Amino acid sequence: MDHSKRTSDLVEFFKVLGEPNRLRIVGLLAQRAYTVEQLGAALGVGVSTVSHHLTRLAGAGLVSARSESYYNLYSLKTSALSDMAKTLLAQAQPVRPESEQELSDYDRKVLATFTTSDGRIKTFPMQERKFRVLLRHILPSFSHGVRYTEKRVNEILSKYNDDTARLRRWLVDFGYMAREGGGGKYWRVDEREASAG
Amino acid sequence: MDHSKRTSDLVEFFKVLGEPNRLRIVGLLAQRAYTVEQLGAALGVGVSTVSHHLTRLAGAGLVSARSESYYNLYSLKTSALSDMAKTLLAQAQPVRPESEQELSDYDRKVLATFTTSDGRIKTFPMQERKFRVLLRHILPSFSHGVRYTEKRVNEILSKYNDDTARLRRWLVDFGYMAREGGGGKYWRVDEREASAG
DNA sequence: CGACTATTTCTATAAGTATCGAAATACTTC
DNA sequence: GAAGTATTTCGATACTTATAGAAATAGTCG
Repeated sequence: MDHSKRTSDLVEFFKVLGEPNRLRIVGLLAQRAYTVEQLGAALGVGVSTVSHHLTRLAGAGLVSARSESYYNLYSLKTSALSDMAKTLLAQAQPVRPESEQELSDYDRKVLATFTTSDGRIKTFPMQERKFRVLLRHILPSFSHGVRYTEKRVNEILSKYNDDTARLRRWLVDFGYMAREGGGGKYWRVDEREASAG
Repeated sequence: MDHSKRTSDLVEFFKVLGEPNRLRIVGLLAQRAYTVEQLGAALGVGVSTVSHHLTRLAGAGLVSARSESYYNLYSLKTSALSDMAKTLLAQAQPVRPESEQELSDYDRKVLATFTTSDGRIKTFPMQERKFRVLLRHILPSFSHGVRYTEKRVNEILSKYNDDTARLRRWLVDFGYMAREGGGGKYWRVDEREASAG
């Protein structure tokens, strides 16, 4: 079973459920199968409207129909709902900052040595190359084009190590962040400039 | 934490996510915080449009904002997504037929004695009163106003007991279902008529 | 306080769609 | 095959809303 979906499918799924009568239909079909006329009576709308809604629900894979004598009996495909729940839960776990995915073996090894499992920095390596790995590990917590107050910078850095003052100065010294003379504002420096520093 | 929601809140939640650019915003904010201008550049739309979308996302409890120097930094409230996932999973389990909720202590005791935990009928009681409890236990599987073929009736009854032929005749004899003379079609009888039978 | 910046609010427009009633279709029954 | 039933499709209308641009607001910096 594949829980991944194209973005357009996701949009369609939400759009289909984002209409009061369709959501009521889903609620009714969760209990038992209904005919089009029964649904119309329950909702207080015409059968053509119900038919329209059922078409959209079926298009999103939320309902299925079977024929029974005169009638078409519609029922809920509960698997569609549970699949979507799993997709939502996956989204709910924020992507681990850019790192992780594209890290070299070397970087991964350095991080394993000098950080805890939750990403905090245990000790600072002496070698500059390893040191920069740690600084780049921190960097994704800052957005490009945003001017941070010193207070806010410290708040963010405190997630990684208690010595926020030294971390802050190092980020500037190694060219990853810049500091404004007067106002005490900081911002993230463009990648190329930083690696040149 | 309360995972229940009013229906109108649910509709709003889905409606908010059922728009391509808003869903893209959620995807971006799942990775890090963004300013309004950054989002506008990423999506290729004007800032006023982004602001509008963020207002709706915030209204559904999906994003929060904090002020930083010039900027408002928006971030995703992942708890909203996981709460919704739980709500969806709850819906995915079909409600146990009308029973359960409104059963008398007597009915519950009878069902406990003569049915298995998954609702199948183990043996048939001799007393008519208890017997009717079992038949009413089956009844919610049939919709009002629908004419079922005998084949379909047997399919449904087979969920409760292998002796579908006897079950089917009993339902008719006790006045819960009616049978058409010629075509062999069955339908559920109105409650009041049935209890009079 | 005055200059400047990001964001929000306002206004108007265009696109999408929920709804109904009528006509067309599909299927059952006799 | 003809009559009857449920459902779908079609056509028209009303309502919602995504969008951009301009004006108003809120905040920062010097």
